[in-house]
Amino acid sequence: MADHASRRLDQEIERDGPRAIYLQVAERLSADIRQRLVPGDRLPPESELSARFAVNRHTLRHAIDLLEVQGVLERRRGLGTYVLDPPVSYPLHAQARFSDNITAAGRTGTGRLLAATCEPAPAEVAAALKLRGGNTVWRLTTLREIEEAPVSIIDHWLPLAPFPSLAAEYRGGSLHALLAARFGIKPLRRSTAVSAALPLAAVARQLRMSPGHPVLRLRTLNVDAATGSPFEYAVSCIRADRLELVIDHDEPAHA
Amino acid sequence: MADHASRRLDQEIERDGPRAIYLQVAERLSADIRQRLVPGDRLPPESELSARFAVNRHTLRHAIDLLEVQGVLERRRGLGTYVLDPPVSYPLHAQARFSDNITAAGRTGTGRLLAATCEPAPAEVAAALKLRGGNTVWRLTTLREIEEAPVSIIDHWLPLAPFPSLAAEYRGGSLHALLAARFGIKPLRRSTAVSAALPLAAVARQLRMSPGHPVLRLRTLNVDAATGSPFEYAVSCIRADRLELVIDHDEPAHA
DNA sequence: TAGTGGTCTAGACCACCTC
DNA sequence: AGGTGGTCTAGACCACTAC
Repeated sequence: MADHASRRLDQEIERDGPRAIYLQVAERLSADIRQRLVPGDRLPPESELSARFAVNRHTLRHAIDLLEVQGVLERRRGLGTYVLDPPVSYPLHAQARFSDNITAAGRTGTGRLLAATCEPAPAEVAAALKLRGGNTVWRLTTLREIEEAPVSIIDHWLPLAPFPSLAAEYRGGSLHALLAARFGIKPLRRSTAVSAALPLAAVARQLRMSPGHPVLRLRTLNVDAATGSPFEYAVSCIRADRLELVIDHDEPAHA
Repeated sequence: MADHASRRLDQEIERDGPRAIYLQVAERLSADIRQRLVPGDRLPPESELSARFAVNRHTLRHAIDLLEVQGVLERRRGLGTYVLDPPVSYPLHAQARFSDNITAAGRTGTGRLLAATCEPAPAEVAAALKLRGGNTVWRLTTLREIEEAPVSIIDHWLPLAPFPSLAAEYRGGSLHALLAARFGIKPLRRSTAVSAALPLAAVARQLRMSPGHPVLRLRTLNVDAATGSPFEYAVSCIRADRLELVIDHDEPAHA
């Protein structure tokens, strides 16, 4: 119920208080964004904001750093700082499929192939796929976007033998849909490990993230429902500010 | 296979290259830590490191910021900067229980009660627990540690009626074990939402994190296996640098 | 060219911990 | 008291985008 005058007082920054200035600025910015701005809006430039708060530009940048890591803002060099959409829910159950998830949320999702190569399987991949040492595997790198905004970049590792023509056939869209239609696979997510990680510089660039900001890192093992044998090991880097994972736990059959 | 001379060359920092100095410093520090240090070791002070790399202390700090967010290092004001343990795996299946998970990993885990109050249920809690409006619920705040290091802080929300004496009986340890022993509940994790978030200042302090660093935020709904009705809604803030979530997907019964 | 964010340096002072 | 990390300021220059 703050009137004009008292709200201004609330907004005063305490320079000798125990709370760091950049934290106070971050809170005020956060409140201002919630109250006055909508996703897509551009923030005033750093020079203007630092003048408005009467702090140094570095201090203001420190405050914006927090909101950027939090997924509230996105900086675009040369352009400005923009308010982001809230994260999209991403159900992570055994049959989860990216395209279906996004469509269900009423958004437009795309999957694009960035690279397809044959490489010797790294130890982690060989172990997960239960390969003998020295095996060569497919490595497909895909980029996924929601409404033009990149949300994840995924390395898919698949054994060569069952999918000899994979690179020739897959161009984009749902990889699992192709595997189902063309190779008769019934994909089933077996296990997922979630951690926070710093993306490689190249990955960060493709996700249009500032360097140094963490992503959710998912390591997923997919098996064929028919045979139970693993057919894909995937390492995903997900912008945690754009996607929220949702896990629905099914009670195991034996319980 | 780098000998002394060539390794030194590898380590040179390119001041006019396209890669930012702080990123190069972060990579060199990261490699040095992997090769020469073990968890618990202390890094040289910032003044010494900035001199060694011939960069400004602010630039060095920027590099350390990255490793801190990544969970490689932990800064302790007045003490120094220390190498952290790698994250502990935390299985997130329907029957997952913190204490069992940690014990299984060969670590010592503790749970401590920070606060127990009765509060009106926030909308999110009331909806999850399927309460009528205006209901008062238990709010238990617990802190969990592994080997003396705080890893998560959890707000547990429970309805009052089934657990009239809860606050009097629970002091620490496994909350779910108490609910099972004392109230006959068979806890079952129903759904979990995972997102990245910035912790409140108070939470960050209790987790001994630097302000501005993100945590994994889990919102969990637990039901009683016997009746299927929800008995607990929990909001966890987890140090993503200390715990890694692992999800084993059980095939649903109908598949 | 003008405006935006990104980086680096420099120096000062503070808060916290140990002794 | 001395050493550590934490914060703030100041000014400079660069990289990218749009026009």
